[in-house]
Amino acid sequence: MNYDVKREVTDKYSLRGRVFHKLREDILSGKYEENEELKEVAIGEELGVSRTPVREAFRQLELEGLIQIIPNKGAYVTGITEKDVQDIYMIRSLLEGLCAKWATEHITKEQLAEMEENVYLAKFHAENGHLEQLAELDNRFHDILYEACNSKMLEHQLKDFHQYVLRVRKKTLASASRGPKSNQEHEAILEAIKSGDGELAQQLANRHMINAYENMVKNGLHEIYAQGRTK
Amino acid sequence: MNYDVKREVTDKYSLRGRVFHKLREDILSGKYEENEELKEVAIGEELGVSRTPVREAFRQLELEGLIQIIPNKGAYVTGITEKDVQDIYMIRSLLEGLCAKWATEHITKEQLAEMEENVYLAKFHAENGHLEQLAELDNRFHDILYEACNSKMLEHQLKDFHQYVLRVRKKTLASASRGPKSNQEHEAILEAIKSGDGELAQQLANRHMINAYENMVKNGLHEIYAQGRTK
DNA sequence: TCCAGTATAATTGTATACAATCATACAATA
DNA sequence: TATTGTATGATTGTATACAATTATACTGGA
Repeated sequence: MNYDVKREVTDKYSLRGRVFHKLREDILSGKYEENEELKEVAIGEELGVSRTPVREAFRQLELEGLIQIIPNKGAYVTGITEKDVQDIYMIRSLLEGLCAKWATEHITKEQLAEMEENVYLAKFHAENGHLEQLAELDNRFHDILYEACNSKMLEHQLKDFHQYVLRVRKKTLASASRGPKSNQEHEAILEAIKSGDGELAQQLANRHMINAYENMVKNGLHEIYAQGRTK
Repeated sequence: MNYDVKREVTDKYSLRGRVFHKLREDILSGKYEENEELKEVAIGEELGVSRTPVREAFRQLELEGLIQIIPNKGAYVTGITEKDVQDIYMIRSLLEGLCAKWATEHITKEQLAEMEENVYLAKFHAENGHLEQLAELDNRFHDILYEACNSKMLEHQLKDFHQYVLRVRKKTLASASRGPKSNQEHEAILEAIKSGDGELAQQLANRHMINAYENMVKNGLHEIYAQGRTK
């Protein structure tokens, strides 16, 4: 029996869960700036709850890496440095490769079908410059891949990393012209999986991540961070 | 300024910190069995604290993967399946490789010195069958490697995984005769790092993990889990 | 005997009160 | 002026009371 599903639902209806999800969204969306201090009472009042669920949500956010708690002092929004982003992409590159290889062996018909639809639809949005939808499909493509690898461990790791760089990625993908190129790479990975060539899928997924990172750098990752640091 | 150090210290003197460390130790040492339910009041009374710090410690342990919390129900010691262990070792294999490669570029003189001492001392304990000390040195060797890679992200990931399989590893390393072999592999990795050959270090560390896993399987990982499942 | 329903107990979820710690402002001293 | 000490306020840490939920035992009926 899988409690995760129930958990996810219940979380949204428990106060701690609501606080957790709200804060997470706010942090990822950039509502709170880096190193900003989150005060328990302030957050509590804003969401209409007491400090207890807020504190517990803080502990969760801390281990998710979104905030850092300093004892007797406060909770601060975690800053991701330029090097952190680079490291994450290098790590993700390896893990996405492994994920693609495993997915080749374990992907279901339904997952394959959704991937094909994903790539097909993305082609349309790419041609018409619908960046928003493109980003959405890109996220979904990788999520399918994570689920298809048949490893809770790897899936969990990759989802964590994926979320971790969401803040950065959100800013760059929309401003970049990488959409079409990225989708072509997705298609190639899909083809490799369909043909049952795990090694190729691994290499392609590997390269896909590195390309994504290099594109990000080219499009001004540095500037974003320089900007963030000035304040 | 690095707050981590202060944090670590303060944690031990705050109630939540004490609870957290104690529970973690107890879970890893096997005091609590898999799927055992941890009750807030019971833990609290045992440690002489109220439920509040216990609950917060629970949230931390949950995201560390040591327990699973089901809303309105309880906290349960996480079970690691045989496949989980296998997946973790495959993932670790890749990451330890990357870590060794990066360490080649960033390791300090002090870290190198400690590694040399580690390997030298381990040789002595291996010859005399001191399995306890050998396990300790093995842990330390990898910790140095993690620190030497100069990536907080990778270090954090590897330490998490390392701890995750500690429960399993503790049971197998002591009963296995892998100690000497493992130390030889450490020495080879160290030599590669010293000679500045990052690629080689990566391959060796990679292989080192796979060997560790294969040895574990050979020495009855299956039996341990079969045993664990019967109850 | 078996099952459904209900009452009771046990457990987790949340709010609040109080204690401990930390930050700040200000005054006293050199 | 600079610095140290102290008082005050703000913030986090913990304990406890109460609410909500879940598990268990028991009863009544078929």
